[in-house]
Amino acid sequence: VSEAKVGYHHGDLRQALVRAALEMARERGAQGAQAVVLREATRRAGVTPRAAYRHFADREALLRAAAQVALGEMARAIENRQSQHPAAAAGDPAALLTGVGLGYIHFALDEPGWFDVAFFAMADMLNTASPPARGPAGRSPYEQLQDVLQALVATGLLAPERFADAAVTCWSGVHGFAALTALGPLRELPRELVNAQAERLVADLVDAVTRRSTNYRSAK
Amino acid sequence: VSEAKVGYHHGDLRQALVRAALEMARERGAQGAQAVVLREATRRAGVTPRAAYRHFADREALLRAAAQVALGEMARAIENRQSQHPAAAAGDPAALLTGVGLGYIHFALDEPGWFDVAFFAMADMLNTASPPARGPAGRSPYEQLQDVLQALVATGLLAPERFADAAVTCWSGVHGFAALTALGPLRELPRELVNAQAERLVADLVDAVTRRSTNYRSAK
DNA sequence: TGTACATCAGTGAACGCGCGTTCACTGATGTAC
DNA sequence: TGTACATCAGTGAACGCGCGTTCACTGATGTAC
Repeated sequence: VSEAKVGYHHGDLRQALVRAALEMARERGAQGAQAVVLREATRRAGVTPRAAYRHFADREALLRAAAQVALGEMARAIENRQSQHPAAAAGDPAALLTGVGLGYIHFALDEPGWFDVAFFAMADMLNTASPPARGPAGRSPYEQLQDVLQALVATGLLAPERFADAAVTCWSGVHGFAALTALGPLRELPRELVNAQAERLVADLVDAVTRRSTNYRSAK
Repeated sequence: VSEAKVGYHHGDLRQALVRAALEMARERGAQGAQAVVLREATRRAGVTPRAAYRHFADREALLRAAAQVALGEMARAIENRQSQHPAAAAGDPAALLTGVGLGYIHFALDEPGWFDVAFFAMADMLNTASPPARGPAGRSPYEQLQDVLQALVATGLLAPERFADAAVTCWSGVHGFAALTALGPLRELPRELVNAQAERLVADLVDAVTRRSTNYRSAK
């Protein structure tokens, strides 16, 4: 029960519905995207179910709108983490990559429902020339990853031909860890343990990406 | 519509329901565990909805039973892949680890619905002293991973104190890749490309686990 | 070998639920003259 | 400045659906004597 409309006209019902959807996803984190229920969103907005169809073609359209907002929040979380780490803030590419990974993971741990919902927007994030969901700095999470990998290439820590593989390895690693610990079989593990393992996992990934590349460069 | 009962008594309704649940998950792979519908399982078994409650407390109990079978199938897929690779069959630990990773990933790609369902049994697989879902060789997927990591320790390729980290890194990596490509935003990628990237990802993981350890051993 | 009877595995019908979606509509808003 | 009217955003009631789950029951099975 977030907000009720004032008069007959709501003002910005569309945004109110998206906000209600995110509320539901957050509250019922373990349920993930299933928690987003169109009728309940209208209830929370203080409006008739039918009213939602003035702004969204169907339930899926509402879910996708919420997913884009959630993905933008993830981008913001990544930026925050990067700016909090001195070396990353100073522009060190390895530290920036660590920030992307830990930002991704901790967003999932802090907001498992949003993480699951954001998953729906990741497909759009990829192929389009202009992904719709970005953070304050105007970059989507995938662009943030690409940016830091690009920086690693520029500083010679990553071989250019390893760029695509590095992106897959990093994304897979942090996504898998996030899925296992935030929503999956490891979700009951004590948070401290998970935090420590997250640090080591990301360190492993950074090492794998940079060191392998060094070998490549010295061997060829 | 798999099998109809013969007479009044079914014979083995419990197993028939589990089989029907797995059928549904397989057919509607993208829907994952949601595809498992109790009423429909009874319909497929040629039986009244009420009959299911003679064998399962509720829908979740049916789902969990199906999940254990699916997890056992994953263990079998991993064994198959290991036995097909000469070096792995010969007992080479690194090749065995590659087999675990690629077996995990390809099970997800081949049977996305079962993969999603099996996820529910992974929690049981972990903590219990005797996980209920195993493959023909009597090992659960997680035990298979532990076995090969143990072999790596035995041959000196993995430092003992890195055992737990290695397990997390490997599981996260393959699980994330599987989730992204089998059910997630990368699910539309051409299968050939995915296969090639899977090979490289798993190679990266094996390297990360073994090489890091070598450094540890030589540096300390 | 035959019958009585307890046990077990299913029947058949119904329940309440909440969902997504559609109907023809009405109240509020703002623009044209 | 005031009124007519088109436009837009919502109403209110209803639909069909399929779900999980529960009721008191009945048909088949197998064991005891």
